Amino acid sequence: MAYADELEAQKARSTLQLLFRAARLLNERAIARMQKRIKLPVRVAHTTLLPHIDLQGTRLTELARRLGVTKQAAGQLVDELEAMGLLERAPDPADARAKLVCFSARGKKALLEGLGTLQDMEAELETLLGGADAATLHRIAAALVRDEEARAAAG
Amino acid sequence: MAYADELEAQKARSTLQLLFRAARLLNERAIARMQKRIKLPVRVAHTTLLPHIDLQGTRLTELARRLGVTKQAAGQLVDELEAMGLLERAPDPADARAKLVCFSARGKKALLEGLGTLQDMEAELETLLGGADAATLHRIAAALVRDEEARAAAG
DNA sequence: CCATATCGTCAAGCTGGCTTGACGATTGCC
DNA sequence: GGCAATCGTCAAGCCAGCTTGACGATATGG
Repeated sequence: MAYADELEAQKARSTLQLLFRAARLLNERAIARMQKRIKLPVRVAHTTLLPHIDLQGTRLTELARRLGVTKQAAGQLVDELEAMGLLERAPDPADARAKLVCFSARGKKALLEGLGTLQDMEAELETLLGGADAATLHRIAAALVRDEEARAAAG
Repeated sequence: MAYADELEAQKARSTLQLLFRAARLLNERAIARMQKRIKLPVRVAHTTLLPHIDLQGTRLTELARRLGVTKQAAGQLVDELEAMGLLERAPDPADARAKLVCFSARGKKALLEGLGTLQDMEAELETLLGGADAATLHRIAAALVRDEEARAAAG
């Protein structure tokens, strides 16, 4: 059974699989903690959307473009977050067709809380890994994101 | 606008967000490359299932337990992979009620191809990061997975 | 001033990935 | 031998997260 040995050997040593698994587990825990802290049914899709909203407000179409989905899909996410009171739609002074999606006061507060949760987890991360490894991880993750985005841009 | 500064500052420095983003981008690229290479519509759910299948075969109920889903859900994934010719159901000699889910010859080949893709990407990773960082990343990812699994086990 | 493009929304529908419920076949225990 | 428990399957349905299509309102360039 030549397959078996090779398979087992490869399973064990994949950095990528470990990385994927680690990220997934951490992400799930982060979401769970944020929900507990801000007491709102925030889902993964929402946390994907939020970082793309500029503090001065962002148009729905632009959000959709950044997320790589249709404007209807983005609109649905915004609807939900608006219903929770975290986002607001304001008329765009530069274009009466458009609206600016921006954070409500409560939304900003919740965002800070959420980021606080992330900070807590990062503090734990540093405790677990040690300062040197934590710094290295930050540097590596940034490098990977840069590389992937460069590939995406290059097509 | 006290919020704005704090928000911007925190956005930039989150290791976790970078890690999540890097993992997601890498994962998407890995899936795309595998599909291209083995020319089958393998999805994320499938790649989650496959590592849990022992080479000598695994019962459906056991697979479901390992995945943390119902046996029906696991059965559906197995159905799809069986339809692609990657898996087979064999009667379990130890229990006439049960069947052993195992890889077909083609499935083993495809699995090796898929793992080969991962290996290619890891080689690129090493080129990008350098040997020292790549090794550190592997070590860190393994530590994170261990930690998360320990937390999950502890409840 | 009109044609055309863009902004956001309404409506309907699809797909993946699950679930609950029920069932026949087979097992192992008393 | 009888009976509860377990194995896998069939059926139906739910929900998130999208999509396509159509539409009124507004903007813009010729």
